[in-house]
Amino acid sequence: MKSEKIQLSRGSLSTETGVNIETIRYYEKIGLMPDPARSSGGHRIYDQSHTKRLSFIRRSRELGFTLQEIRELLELVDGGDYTCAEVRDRTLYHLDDVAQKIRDLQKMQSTLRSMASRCDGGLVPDCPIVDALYSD
Amino acid sequence: MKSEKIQLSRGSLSTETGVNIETIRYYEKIGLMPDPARSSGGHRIYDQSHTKRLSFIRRSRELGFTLQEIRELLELVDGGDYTCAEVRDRTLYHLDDVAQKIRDLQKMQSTLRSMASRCDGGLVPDCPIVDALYSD
DNA sequence: ATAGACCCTGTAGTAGCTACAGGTTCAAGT
DNA sequence: ACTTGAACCTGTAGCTACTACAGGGTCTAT
Repeated sequence: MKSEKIQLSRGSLSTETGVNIETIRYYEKIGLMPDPARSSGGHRIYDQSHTKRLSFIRRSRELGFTLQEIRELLELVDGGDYTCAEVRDRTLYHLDDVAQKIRDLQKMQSTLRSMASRCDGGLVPDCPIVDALYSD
Repeated sequence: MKSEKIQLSRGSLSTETGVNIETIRYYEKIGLMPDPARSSGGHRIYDQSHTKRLSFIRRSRELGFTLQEIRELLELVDGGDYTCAEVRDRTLYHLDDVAQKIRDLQKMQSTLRSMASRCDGGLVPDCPIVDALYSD
């Protein structure tokens, strides 16, 4: 029996990941996605590993990471020859960033929740959302 | 005694908020920040309300919200004449988005944590971070 | 009053996509 | 095998969200 590898066109990869079809080509061009296999006629052929990687990039972008930051995270995967200490430093740095993002989103969440619940009373609430992410 | 209103130049506002000085002008141009008061010589004069609003915009951008989404959140503040039901709908919509962002960041966090802890053992870990934000 | 830091405007450049044009390949149906 | 239309190819131009620069005016501390 032969192994059944899933093969995807660029269009299918776009549909599966929700990433615009042209953006896939862009990520390839800037080296964020690897050069894929090609059919005899030159069409790109993707597999499950591309789906995972591209989904990660997409969601990371939606979480406010820059392409440079995503590149750094992916380098931890791609096995650049870092020492353990380097991997650890990079990882801890990104952990701080992630933790701060979570805290800020939780602040925003609690503000939005209180707006929604006050609105249940039938009154348009006096909205303090700009205070959510502000503290000195 | 006179009321001591804090007055800020564009440069000071930039320093206080961490937003690039030119970006402030850009946000004013596209209507995300209000037209500020001006000195007799034409210099912009900001106060604490601008600091708060701009900090909110900055942090929201870092959390992956588009300017359009931020505009919508700010409209909840700026008292567009929405009905309570409209405010509620918009608020709940944004709450869903925020909750999903928090979930994804927590997944990323736990992946990064496990990488860091495995690294404590002195080995460069086999890094599964792309799996963090991937599930089907 | 003056020097230098800071601000003004308009405009051009960058990052990160997104769309389009003009042509080729693929695959489903005959 | 042949057709035909959807999907793919490349290069390039346009868009969002900034960021930098040039040439000039304003502010403030001496």
